Formats: sequence, C-alpha cells, structure tokens
Amino acid sequence: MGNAESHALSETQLAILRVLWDAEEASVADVQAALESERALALTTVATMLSRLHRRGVVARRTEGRQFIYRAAVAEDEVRRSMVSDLMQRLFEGDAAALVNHLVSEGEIDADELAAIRRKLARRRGAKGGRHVR
Amino acid sequence: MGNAESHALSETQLAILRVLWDAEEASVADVQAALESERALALTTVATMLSRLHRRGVVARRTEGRQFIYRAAVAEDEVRRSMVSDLMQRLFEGDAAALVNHLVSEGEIDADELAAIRRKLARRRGAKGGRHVR
DNA sequence: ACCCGACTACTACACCCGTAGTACTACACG
DNA sequence: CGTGTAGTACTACGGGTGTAGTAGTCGGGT
Repeated sequence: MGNAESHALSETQLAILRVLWDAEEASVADVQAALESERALALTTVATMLSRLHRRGVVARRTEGRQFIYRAAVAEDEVRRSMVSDLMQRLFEGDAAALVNHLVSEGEIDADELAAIRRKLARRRGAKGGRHVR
Repeated sequence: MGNAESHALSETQLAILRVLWDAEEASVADVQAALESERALALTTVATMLSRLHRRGVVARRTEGRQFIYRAAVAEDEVRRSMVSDLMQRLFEGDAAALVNHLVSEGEIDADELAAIRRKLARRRGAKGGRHVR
C-alpha cells in the first residue's frame, strides 16, 4: 500500500479534499455547502471537480439512491508527504534541514516551537529506544 | 515593499530558473545546454518557456545582437518564501510548527539536525538579548 | 399517472503547461 | 552581394484547471 505516487493537487482540489477528510463521507451538495463560506462554487462546478478527482482515483464514491456519496481515497498524510517532498526536492534539493532553516530565517517558527518539537522527538525516540520508523 | 505575490512555478519552470539563479545571465542556448543533462528539451521549447516566463515577469531579458540574454527577475528566496508559504497554508493551516512536525514524523529530519538549527537560531537571537533555550 | 425537482453527465470555454515544428529575419562569411 | 544559419516569433496540440450551463433521467408526491 505504500505508493509513492505524486499527488499534485491544486488549492481548489485540496479544499474539496479537506471537506472529505473531515466529513468522512459527503454528497456533492454537502461538499458545496461546506465550501460555501470560503468560496462560492456552483453545484455543477463541485460535481465536475469531484468527477475529475474520481477519474484520477483521488476520491472514491458509492451510489446511494441516485446520488453519489464521495469519500477521500488518499489520506491527508499521504498527500502531505507527497507534496512536501516534492516541494523540498524542487526548492531545497531535498534537504529537509534547509527547509526548516528557511522557516526559521523567515520567522515562521521560533525557538520555543522548535524546542518543543525537539523534545517531542526525543521523547518518542526515547520510548522506542532504537533507530527509527519506516 | 515586500510584495506578497504568489509565484506558483512548475518543476520545469523552476529548473530553468535554477539555471538563471546560478548563471546570473544566460541565453536560450545556455539554458538549454545547462538543462541537457537532466532533461533533453528542444531549443524552441526552452525559448517558449523563457518567453512565457518573461511575459509573466518572472525573468527579465536584454537584447544582445540577435539574441536575448535572460536573467531571473525574482530571487530564489522570494520564490521559496512564496511557495513554502502557499504549501503551509494549503496543507498545514499556515502552521509552520505543524510542517516541521510532519518532517520529523516522516523521518526527513533527525534530532541532530534539529538541534543544530535550534543552536543557530539561539546564537542569532542571543545577540538580540532575547530569552533563550536551554 | 404525471410532472417537478434533484442529480448526474456532457459540453464548453478561457487559460496554463510541456513540447516542439515551422516560418521569418538579419547578420556573417565567402 | 547572395545565401546559409542562428535565433526568435508564431502556431499547434494534447492535457489539466476552474467554472458553469444545459440536457437527460429517475423517483416521489399529489
């Protein structure tokens, strides 16, 4: 199951996926309603996007009566992994530390947050005792 | 001053920009030659891409005799800022710490690297007399 | 039994990317 | 001075996105 597919998703596509990720299942109307606040899209627009996402295998659907109930077919984490990794490759020669450095220089993250993450890592590492995941 | 333009650039476009970033100036032929190893593109392909990038203001050019000499019109850092920020927004609700956490859980970065970055940050901060991490 | 309304499928269109062929032009060399 | 050639501009085409209208269908309520 560990496919290293490259999930390049646009902002609109992600907006739809976000709805599915936290709704588990949703009809076209549900998705449209959920997006209404941030972006007003016609029902047909949402339907078209979902159809295309379905064609690409990014979402799955089942029929209920005469409507489709969609759900995400890719996990949020999988998408994150894929997209972050892509960006890292493109802009930082795949060097994660360089990316974090960038965040630091841009003031996106401060010492406290960094320290907290480091502590958490240490804890987790400690519990497992060994090298690590994957 | 700080323009918050969104520079959404594809991999190919970035490949071209990378060449310009470290060549300072380059003709179409130069760019094509530089990319030859990683991707074989026809001269006209590179010319088209550069033209389009020029139209978008991403690269600038001057005429030298019969040919165009291109150079990047956006700094690498500016692109990084913009693209990283976009991704953070899209996938981590704009939370940089969440992104770093993700890198940690994915094993992209380890405790040592993190510690090194934190130390560097502390050093820089230290000059400012701010609080510091132990 | 019918029609309305809910849904989907199909179609459309402007615009971008990747890729590259062809057409045009102006300089350089013989 | 003529022509080859380098180099750009124009054109093209298959795909994808974003957006949405229209057409077709099926089921439920009166």
